[in-house]
Amino acid sequence: MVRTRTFDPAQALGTAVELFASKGYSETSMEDVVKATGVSRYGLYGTFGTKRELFEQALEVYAEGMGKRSFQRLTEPGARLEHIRKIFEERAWDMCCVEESKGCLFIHTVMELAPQDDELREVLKKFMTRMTKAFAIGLKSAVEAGDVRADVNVRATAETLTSTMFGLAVLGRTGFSKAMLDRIVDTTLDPISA
Amino acid sequence: MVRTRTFDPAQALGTAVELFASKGYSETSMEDVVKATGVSRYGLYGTFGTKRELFEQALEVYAEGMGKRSFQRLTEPGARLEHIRKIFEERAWDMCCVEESKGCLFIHTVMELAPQDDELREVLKKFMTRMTKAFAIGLKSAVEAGDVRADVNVRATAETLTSTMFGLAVLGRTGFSKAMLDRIVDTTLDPISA
DNA sequence: GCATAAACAGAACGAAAATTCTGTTTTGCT
DNA sequence: AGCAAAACAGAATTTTCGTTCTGTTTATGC
Repeated sequence: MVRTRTFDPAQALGTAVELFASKGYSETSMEDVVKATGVSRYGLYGTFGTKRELFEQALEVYAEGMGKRSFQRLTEPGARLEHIRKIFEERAWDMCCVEESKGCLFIHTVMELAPQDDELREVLKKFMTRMTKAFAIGLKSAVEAGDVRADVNVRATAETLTSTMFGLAVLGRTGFSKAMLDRIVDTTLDPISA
Repeated sequence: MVRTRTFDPAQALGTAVELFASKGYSETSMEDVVKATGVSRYGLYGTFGTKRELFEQALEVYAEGMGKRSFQRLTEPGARLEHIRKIFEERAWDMCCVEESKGCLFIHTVMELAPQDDELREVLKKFMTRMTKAFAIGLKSAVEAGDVRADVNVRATAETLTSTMFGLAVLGRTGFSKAMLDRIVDTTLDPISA
């Protein structure tokens, strides 16, 4: 190696994640990525491959970050209803109040690419299943802690919570108020709380 | 007028609606529309204007059709919980089992175009608000009929139902089973039923 | 039946964007 | 210091797609 890279791949990928999450695959051009990251086409293609490959890596990072930030706590011992609620409060915030972003990369991907792309659809399915599993584990803990009614159908409720994550994202991007999203969160969680 | 049109504009527009609902704006090319409708570029541009204008008309037709097919009954006297449930059952079916479609034009539009396009976002907001209003009216009728618990927060519940409509669409397009979507519908409606 | 204006089919044009290429710059190693 | 390989910036290429243009066909009114 002779000349050293002048950018941090992880940081550039992070910027790409933001772009894709905000605008989706098609609406984000490589030119956009070049501008936003400050990395040259050469660096981008050399480091990440094609746009499609860059996107796949971005999706992975996005899912990873979401898992770490929001869902990890649910799978650890002693998870409570408040941890579930916190996920939705953050989600409502992200989808409503964060200017120049408020997008869900899962939804973008599923709408743009999933039908034509079996592999990508399976990846998304895996991520969403993981999300649902985390909700289920968290719900179980919360039942044991006495936060959540013991008679809830854990599996079906976890699936419903996953569905709500996407509903919030769509409504937030449409421009509905945080207050409305908060009401939805309450209406979703109230019936299951003990 | 000398030579007569050889296609039915309403029918062509209907086909365009299906295309856009399935693949969204960007992923649907005018070439696709030409092929699917059998109408020439000349006819398309002459009748509907630009792609963007065609899309706006398609969105209008889509919303109109959805209102007529699903939501009209809710706003008429004597609406019951079963009418609400029927909307979700049809939604689950549409988003799961209809090959070569299973897309929601609202979600496509909101993800692709809403952030950059204030006018379109307001149109979407109007449609979704109308949807929520229909749910609210239906819920009120159902409360009076004794189908729905009298202590539900009608407004917040209507908003939650709207959110669920989108959640189902996202999960259906990801490839999850009809059984799962049905469980979500049940989990959403059971707590409000009297 | 014929002239004509409108509809048609598809070629042509222009713009946007993904990808590659080219000439230049940089930096680790000798 | 100087060489070489890698990174860089941006021009060039290719493809795709929206839109327009052109020559052809067709149906209506006289």
